[in-house]
Amino acid sequence: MSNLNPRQKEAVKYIDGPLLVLAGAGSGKTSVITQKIAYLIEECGFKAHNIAAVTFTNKAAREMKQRVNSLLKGKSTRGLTVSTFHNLGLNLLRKEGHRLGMKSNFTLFDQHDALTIIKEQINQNFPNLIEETDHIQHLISNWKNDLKEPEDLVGRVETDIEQIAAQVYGQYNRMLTAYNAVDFDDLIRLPTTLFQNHPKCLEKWQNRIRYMLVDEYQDTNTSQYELVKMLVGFRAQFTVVGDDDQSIYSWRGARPENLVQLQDDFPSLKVVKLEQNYRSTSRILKAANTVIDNNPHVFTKQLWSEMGMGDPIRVIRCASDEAEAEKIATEIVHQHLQKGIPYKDFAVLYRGNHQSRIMEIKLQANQVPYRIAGGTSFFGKSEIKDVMSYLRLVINPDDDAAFLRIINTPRREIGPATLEKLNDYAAARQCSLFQASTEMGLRIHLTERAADRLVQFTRWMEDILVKIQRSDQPVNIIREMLDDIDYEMWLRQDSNTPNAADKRWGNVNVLVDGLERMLERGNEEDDTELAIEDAISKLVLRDLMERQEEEADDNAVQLMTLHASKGLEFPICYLMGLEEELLPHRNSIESGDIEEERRLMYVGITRAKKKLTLTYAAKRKQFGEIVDCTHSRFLDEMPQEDLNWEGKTGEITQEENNQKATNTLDSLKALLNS
DNA sequence: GGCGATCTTGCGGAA
DNA sequence: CAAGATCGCC
Repeated sequence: MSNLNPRQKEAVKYIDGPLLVLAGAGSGKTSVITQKIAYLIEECGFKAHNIAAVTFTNKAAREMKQRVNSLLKGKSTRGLTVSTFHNLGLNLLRKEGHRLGMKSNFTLFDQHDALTIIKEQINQNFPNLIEETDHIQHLISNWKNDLKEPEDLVGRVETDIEQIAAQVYGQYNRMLTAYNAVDFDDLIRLPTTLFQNHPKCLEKWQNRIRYMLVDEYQDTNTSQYELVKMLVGFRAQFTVVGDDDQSIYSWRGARPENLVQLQDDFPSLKVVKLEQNYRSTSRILKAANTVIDNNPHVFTKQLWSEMGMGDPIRVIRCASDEAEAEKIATEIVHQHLQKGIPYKDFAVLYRGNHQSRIMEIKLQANQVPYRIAGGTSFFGKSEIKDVMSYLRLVINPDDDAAFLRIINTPRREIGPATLEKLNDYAAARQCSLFQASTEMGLRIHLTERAADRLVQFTRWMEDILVKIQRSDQPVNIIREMLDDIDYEMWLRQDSNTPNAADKRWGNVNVLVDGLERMLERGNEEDDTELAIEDAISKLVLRDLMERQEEEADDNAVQLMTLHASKGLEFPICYLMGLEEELLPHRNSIESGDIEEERRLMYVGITRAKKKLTLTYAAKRKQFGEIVDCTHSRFLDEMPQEDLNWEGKTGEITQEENNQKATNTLDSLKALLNS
């Protein structure tokens, strides 16, 4: 603990009651949490299995686990729980879900699956509102996060659309139950319901978890806070760490007010502030402080550091989005070649996932290794979605979303007309599509050909199911299954080039190999064998793939969204696309909610240790059209004496001339096309 | 009734 | 620029 400052030590040593640590960016909060876990075990007589630390991302959980292990080298950390909220919820439901009448092999729907069944629901009952599907899904998610049940809402909501959404909500939950599935929000919501209805069960878990630590507390939503409150119980032995200036998840229900709420709920709450920053230069911190000063504050704090003044912050105007990516890529190459700075010291941060594409192209062109962290890119790939659906069907044949995705992939000549009839039949019989496919009564509604093809599929699938249960090498059966359907062949036919096909088949193998390794490793928390359904659920939670990335540990430039960058740090940081409508995002400008965007800017700035470069483009291609952009207001909010603007004076550069030429060409083409 | 080609629509962030 | 919707063809 010798490397901690007095405030940090205080936070580690205080175990007499509830503690809130207000930790500014880079103030060593992870050190505090990990040291505290070590302290609890070594000095306070806590058993590792009586401690639980909860974070929001798999990455944070993994890092925390690693650091605790190295602090306690030799000593056993067996049974120590370090996990994400969602993973914790998943484990709780697997173990205790039967008390809510859940089957233990339930599957986990991602938001796309959820959208599919909500859409179907709306299509049937409110076809004129099909445009509102996204909106309704969002409302339902928010209600779940607020622990509101459909019954609480009927007649108590304001607008017509909310009224309908409340109805859809009830039906949606019934459908999830029918499919033996839960969604992400349920992973938190259902454990709270469980504990409410089964106090004995709650008591058991309260006795198991004697001390609780929560990271990024400002990101908790109502259901997460409720779960924490239940688990800590009257003993209230816990530490939460948070920073209201880094609250960037209100759109998924996060309530930074939970920081204040804590004082009301636990009057004995002790508060410790960490304001010394160990990450960035003074200039970077000054910029961050100045920007965030434009937001109102409940808790005031002023970050400072002893890392020296550092270089001025550069602001670069680029002619276009392409020029911007090009500029960043070439700068990275030069710094790497001239100063020998390793690629992994660089990070490029952006507001939206779609911005990564252009950056990727430019990095590829310059042969710069890069890695896109987090994001949904891997799981968004169609081959991964397909295989995931096969996997889900294997553990739970009633998973209609998975069924629909792969019933005709690869081609089985089962099309929309057949599926519609199948769906009608299943709805009437109140059973899953898979179940319906096996029933004789279905045959009178279908042509013989179609019925046979469905039966052939279910027979085949049931065969796989049996084999999986019997085998002690389930992954081999999975490989056999993919072989049966000639999935590799299908990918080759479906891909444009052999090269792309290789890559896609490679992705599939990464997934399957990962699953295999995960099963071999078993459950790290309690050393029990990991069931295949757990492993597959954890795949949906992205846990496994990120682990895989971590193990690669290559020397690559880091690309990620600002959201994904929270909690990380990089010596040299580029923030790109600093334009009005992008950051702050258009939707936030329209809704007048600029403060969260400002916090996002704050998070971005405070990722940088030594050098910070901010770029924006004068013109940007959007929806295939080139639009003019103005630089972000947040750039004007920064301390101008610490900024170096490049290319702000609007002389037309060579690049812009080129851009103009292509513009004219584009409009000519457009004219010709019309 | 299913398939493949063509048109069209629409980018926020994540477990 | 990709996924989804639509359309004509087999």
